Amino acid sequence: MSSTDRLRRYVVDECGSCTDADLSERLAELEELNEAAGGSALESDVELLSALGNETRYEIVRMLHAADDDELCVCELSPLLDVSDSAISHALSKLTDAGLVTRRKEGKWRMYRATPRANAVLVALDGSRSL
Amino acid sequence: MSSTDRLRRYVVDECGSCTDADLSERLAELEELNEAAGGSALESDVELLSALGNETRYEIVRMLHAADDDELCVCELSPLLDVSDSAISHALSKLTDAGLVTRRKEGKWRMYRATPRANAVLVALDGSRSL
DNA sequence: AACTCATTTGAACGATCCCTCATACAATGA
DNA sequence: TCATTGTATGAGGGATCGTTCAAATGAGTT
Repeated sequence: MSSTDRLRRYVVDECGSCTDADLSERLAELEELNEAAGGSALESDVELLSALGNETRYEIVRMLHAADDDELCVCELSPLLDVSDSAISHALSKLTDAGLVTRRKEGKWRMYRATPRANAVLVALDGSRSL
Repeated sequence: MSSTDRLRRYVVDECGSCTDADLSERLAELEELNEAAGGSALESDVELLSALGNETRYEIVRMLHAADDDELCVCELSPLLDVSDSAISHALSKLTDAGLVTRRKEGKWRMYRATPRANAVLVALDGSRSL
């Protein structure tokens, strides 16, 4: 059976009497929805979201965000996170790839800062919590 | 060695001459950042983000969002996603748990709709892409 | 009640994740 | 240059994920 058989039955259910034209129309509408979805930067958005969707990484970005445009170095993050420095470094690396933090060398210290995008997403999350 | 030894050296590096009081102060500031981080709904935010941080689930929410306050049933999502119905159902279940979609029974069909929070997050993501 | 259909649920399993440990690298200082 | 310090990188392993398949559920139909 075609993958649209069930959809046809649904369209019929919905509008009472329906033709193949109605089915095609609905399918076309759905394709549009799907393009609206994929049209954005699907891959990089998913990368960003999954980077944030981990407790260690989320806490790091939250701290950098709370530092309000100040940088922090690994040595400042470390005392408050109960994972190894290595884990923090891995986390920061993934966050950098996802465009959520930036990195700067300062002597032997590495300074990290939340990107504008990271800040925007966190602000939106906070604002949406009450919806 | 104490976990704050490195932080002490950093604080000294930063301000030239530093006392233990300066170290304690910095530690206290960092604790505050950390509380600002954990203070929000850390766990549920991470759940939301990791739910969205998967291509199948992200596409589903995008489609529901693009449907603009209209509901879609599984039979409408299915033709455009190349995973099994079972996978779609698992995905919808996780999205429901995360507070990103709501579910309604309509005869033998199940209708899904993006929550206000889901819509807000997607809008924010779109808006932040150019930052 | 038996049948069909839409969807859900649970088991199973390969793929991926996230951590730790060991090691490497880069910068500073002796 | 050798040692030390801060961080990064890679391997390894246990846990979790995401999918499919098989079977169950619940609603409508006959």
